[in-house]
Amino acid sequence: MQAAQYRDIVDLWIGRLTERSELSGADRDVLRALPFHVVEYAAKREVVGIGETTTECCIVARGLVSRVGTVAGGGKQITAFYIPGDMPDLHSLAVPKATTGLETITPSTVLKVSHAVVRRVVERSPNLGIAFWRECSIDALTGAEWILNLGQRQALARIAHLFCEMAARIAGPITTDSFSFILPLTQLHIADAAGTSAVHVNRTIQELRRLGLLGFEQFEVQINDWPALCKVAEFDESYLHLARR
Amino acid sequence: MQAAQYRDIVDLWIGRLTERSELSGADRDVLRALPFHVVEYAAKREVVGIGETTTECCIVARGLVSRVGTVAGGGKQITAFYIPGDMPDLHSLAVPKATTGLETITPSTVLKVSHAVVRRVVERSPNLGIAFWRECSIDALTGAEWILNLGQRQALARIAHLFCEMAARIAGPITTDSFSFILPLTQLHIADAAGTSAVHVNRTIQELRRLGLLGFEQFEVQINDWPALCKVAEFDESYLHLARR
DNA sequence: CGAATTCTTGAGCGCCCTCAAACCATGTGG
DNA sequence: CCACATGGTTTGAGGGCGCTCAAGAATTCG
Repeated sequence: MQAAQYRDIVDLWIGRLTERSELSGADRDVLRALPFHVVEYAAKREVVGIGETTTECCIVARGLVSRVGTVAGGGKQITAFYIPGDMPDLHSLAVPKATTGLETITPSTVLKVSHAVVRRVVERSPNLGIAFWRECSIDALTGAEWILNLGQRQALARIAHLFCEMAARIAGPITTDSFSFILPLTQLHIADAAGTSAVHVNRTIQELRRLGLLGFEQFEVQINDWPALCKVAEFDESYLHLARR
Repeated sequence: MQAAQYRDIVDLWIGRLTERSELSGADRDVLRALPFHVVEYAAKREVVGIGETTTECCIVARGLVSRVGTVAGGGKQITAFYIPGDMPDLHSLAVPKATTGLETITPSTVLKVSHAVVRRVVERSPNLGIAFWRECSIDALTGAEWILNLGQRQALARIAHLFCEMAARIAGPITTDSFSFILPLTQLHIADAAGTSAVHVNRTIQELRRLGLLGFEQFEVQINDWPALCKVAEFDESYLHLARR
């Protein structure tokens, strides 16, 4: 299935790949012709459960998706966020058995492409193979930065860093000191990502506001002083490999 | 260069790949014929620095190597350990600009294979391409488990989890409740990996000993009660995808 | 409009940090 | 072979960051 209404999201996805990888016209045509099917999810739904063996890769078309792990006692850890154009489980092609879960945060639309199809694409175009591998690797490098964030920074810098990452990914190349963007996370989501309690997230965000760095209300992040925020967070976007030329 | 003295380590490496990926005889021959050069490092040496652009992939032949990140103020975070047979920066093929560093812990030998060569291999054998991609993905999934470990578990379980991971990777399939293995880490290394202070690592290891779970002296880990240790650590090795058949 | 989340604030406490010093093992050079 | 330096381990003491528990306010959703 290849509904015309999803052409835009496929183009968004291809555009995202193109930012990081040199794709030929033929490569792009192959991607545009890729068969997929569409699944709509409500908020807080499981897209891939831990332990599942998958046969398809996901492309986020709309909404916000998180990678999650759980711990005895009900603790939950978010290990990554995925926005439209991202492929959250591209690695499942090589490792079909999921050891991390995938959950929607907001109502989301996901395009699913079968592993068999992607595998065939990779066999025919090594260049696309490397492009996919690159996306996977950047996901892993982002994970390494999260480890650093959790292991070395305390709450203020840690949560600031989270906001910085999402700002850089969602709001694109940042050229002004103040700007705003929509981030549909609750403070509980931020707590699950930062490895802190929701209560402390609340107090920390108040502290960030008091410092004149940012505000966060109604799912809107208002960055007031980007350079100062980056300094507090020790944020350096190079690990995201956004590579806008 | 392809010194005969390194045939064993190349075979170890190929064996490791074979545990997780189905390789044909031809695939194995290609890998065995791969040109590489050898670099010897003393302990605590930088193998790849943050910000460097690399042209080669590493294979650990001997020793123990860590992936590291640093933070303003001198803090260091270890985000992964690599043992002989591992490829710590396979991802550098797709993302040559390093955003994480690579450092030896003990004196180590590293085989280096040029990106160009690996790329040619991948272009000729999509199956090997997927095998490499798989190794990369498992590295990323291990990273996700580390995020969970740092975000959700407190020191006792966190450090126990670290020991469990290294036990499963170094000591192979575990069939008895008690066993021992060599792990050439100082308590400071463990602190840098666990995101805690070295002082607290010391007290935590004492607590693990008091609980009868393990001992750690002269770089030898003595596991006394593997099932109980796994329970405390909430360790489930499936994320390592060791897949011994 | 009622129910369910989410946000906010307060209070008390505990895990883990920092600082500091002693102890121990290893290796090096005189 | 000892003196010394170096790096790692251990212990103590005090303090702070962030936790848990709890309850009320605000907001969203069915």
